[in-house]
Amino acid sequence: MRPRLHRTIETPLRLRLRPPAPSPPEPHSPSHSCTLPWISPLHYLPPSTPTSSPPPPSPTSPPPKPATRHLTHPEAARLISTEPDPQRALDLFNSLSLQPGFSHNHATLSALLLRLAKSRKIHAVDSLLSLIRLHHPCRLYEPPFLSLISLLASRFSLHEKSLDIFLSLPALLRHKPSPKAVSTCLNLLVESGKLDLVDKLVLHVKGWYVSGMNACICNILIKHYCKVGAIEKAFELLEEMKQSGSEDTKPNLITYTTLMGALCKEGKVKEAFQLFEEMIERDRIVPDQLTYNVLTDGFCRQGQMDKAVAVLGFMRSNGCEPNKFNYSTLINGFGKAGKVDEAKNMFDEMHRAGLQRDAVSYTTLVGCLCRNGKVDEGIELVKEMNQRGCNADVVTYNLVIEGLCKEGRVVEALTLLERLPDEGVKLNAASYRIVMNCLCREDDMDRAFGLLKLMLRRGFIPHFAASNQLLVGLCNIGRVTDATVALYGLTEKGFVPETGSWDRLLESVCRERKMQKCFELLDDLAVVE
DNA sequence: CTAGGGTTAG
Repeated sequence: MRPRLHRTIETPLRLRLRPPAPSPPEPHSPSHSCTLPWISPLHYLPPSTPTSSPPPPSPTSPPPKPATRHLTHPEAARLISTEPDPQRALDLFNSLSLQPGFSHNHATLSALLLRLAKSRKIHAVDSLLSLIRLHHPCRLYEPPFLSLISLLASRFSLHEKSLDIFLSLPALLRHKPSPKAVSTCLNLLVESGKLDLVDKLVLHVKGWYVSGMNACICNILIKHYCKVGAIEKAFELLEEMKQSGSEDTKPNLITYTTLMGALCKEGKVKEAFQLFEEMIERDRIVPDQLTYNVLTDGFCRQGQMDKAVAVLGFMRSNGCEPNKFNYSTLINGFGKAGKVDEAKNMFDEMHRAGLQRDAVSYTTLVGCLCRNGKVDEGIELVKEMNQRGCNADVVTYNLVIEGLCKEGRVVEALTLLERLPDEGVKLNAASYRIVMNCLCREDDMDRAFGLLKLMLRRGFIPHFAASNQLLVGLCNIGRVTDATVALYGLTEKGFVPETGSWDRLLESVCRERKMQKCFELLDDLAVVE
């Protein structure tokens, strides 16, 4: 009855299987030695998990039948890819093999691969690929594999197994992957910060493209080096690109913009500007709005607002009209510098320049107002943007909520949290955490506990530190029952308290002579550790 | 979802 602490266990993805299908059919045509053999679902069964009582396959029960006996390959492929259940897609694939004279080709194989990948049945995909390698002489094409890699990537991140699949491509395609395929894969790894896997891929890529990679691949690598703080390596690669004879390895605008951005983030605007000039004078590359924006942002970060504004004039005189990004960057810069009036001016100038002010530019100004003690003005602006059809979203409201908290208007912030979801605004964990952190900072445990209940009801949990603070804070004011309620609510969502919070909690419970409760807690502690 | 920019939280 009482809640228990437990850890979530990652269950491995695997194809869930129906009881075994009838045993492989008698080879109807032994001469078709090169067709893919019947894929028994058993291939995917982990060794130790046979279903306890599989209905004995009656010899008369046929495998699932396709709608017609003589499906063409495109029809079959369409059926496989539109089948909602991956297991049924596999069954269908298998039963197709039984059609007299039918052998799978690249279309049906690709369809099944993609169908399995869509359900993240990565091990099934892997097994199928091994089978293809072993038995299937037909040639496969790259585009399905590209989709495959993207499908296996969950939320833009790629794990090692998917990379291995990618690396096995040359064997299946009988040629090296296209630069586009490499870029897709590399970028997924770089974006998700899988450093070791990036290295692994790069090693292979160097073997594939001995003569040099194209600019796109290099640019992704440069981005990677910049991200991990190895700017020197990024510049080494720039040098290599400059020296390469091939036209499509030459550094381009993206190469320079990436490097300039990295320099600016390190506070080296001056060097970024030198690089900018070098790009124009040496390589005759014409900057665009984005390149200018990187520079503008660089100056803003250094608080050099005069120079940031100057960039705007400079680009205009070079025939490059500023866009909403350029203005938003400046508004943001003024906001960070505490120059509210200048930010407002920029916002108006943007309008005069004939540019639509979108939700982001509004939000930037809202943030500027809220961070500089003008929450009420910020709230007015939110009303205005909503009226103009640029609906304020979580980001906007989080800024308002943050502003309210900073001014000690937590109650209003709480009201927004309570009300906004009903008005169609999808709040996120940050929305609640901003307020929770504020309440913990102010040691307002009563409201913090109330907020916790709201959060848990809506499926959010506070930041780790705040959770611990809340538990200890409740103990400190003698609300031991609430503390245990909070603890159980939090642990149910996977939270494991700091040992310090445990100590404090146990101490309080013991002091209140609730020995039974105390034992229960100790029991849970034992489960965790 | 082949490469570069502006808003929030931790």
